[in-house]
Amino acid sequence: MGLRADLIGARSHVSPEAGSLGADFYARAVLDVARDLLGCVVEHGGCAGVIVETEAYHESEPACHAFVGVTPRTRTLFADPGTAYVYRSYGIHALLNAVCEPPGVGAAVLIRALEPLRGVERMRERRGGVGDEQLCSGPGKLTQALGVELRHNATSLLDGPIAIRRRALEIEPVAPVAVAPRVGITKAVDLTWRFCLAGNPHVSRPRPSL
DNA sequence: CATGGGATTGACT
DNA sequence: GTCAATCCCATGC
Repeated sequence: MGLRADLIGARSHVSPEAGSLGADFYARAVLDVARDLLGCVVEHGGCAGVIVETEAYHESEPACHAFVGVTPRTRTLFADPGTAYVYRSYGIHALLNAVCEPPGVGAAVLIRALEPLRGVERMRERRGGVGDEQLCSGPGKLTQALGVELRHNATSLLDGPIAIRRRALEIEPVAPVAVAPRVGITKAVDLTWRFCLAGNPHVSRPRPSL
């Protein structure tokens, strides 16, 4: 069976996800969580996609919002593991992160791209008729496609409106993981804390070389 | 209270 | 390749 190329729509009736990820999953080192979130499914309001790109951020490095400590903006980053950190970027886009590491440690995984899985028609409506490979190929695009907004900041990914689930074992992705520097930052640019499913067409630009 | 800078995107040269 | 849009908030006076 074609498990790789024809995910869109074809598996809508297969119930492809196992249970929601627990707090213990997110409480680990943020780099491990970023890597392990690849292949998991993000769902909101009937729309869902497979995570194909992530980045890790940690309070110990200056590209992370939590580097400055606890402020009204960064408070969520220090909350319980498995909390959604949603913030506005460049005045326009809402970016979705999963808070990681033990409570009190400011760290999160930025969800940067999805392979659309369910609710694709609704995503197309929200995204204004772009091609299916552009529906969720960026952190601002995927929140627009899923209808994730700033009001979801600080909600739980364990039992809240946004869910992240593991997929069933038989359809776990087998693609190798590409590791690269993070996108769009000006500090700590040398850290290779970006993770992508290599060769997946829904990864954002710039595509990491294999 | 004023200012400046983004974990981006899409339109345009 | 360049660039503007547009909002939240950190910082400094």
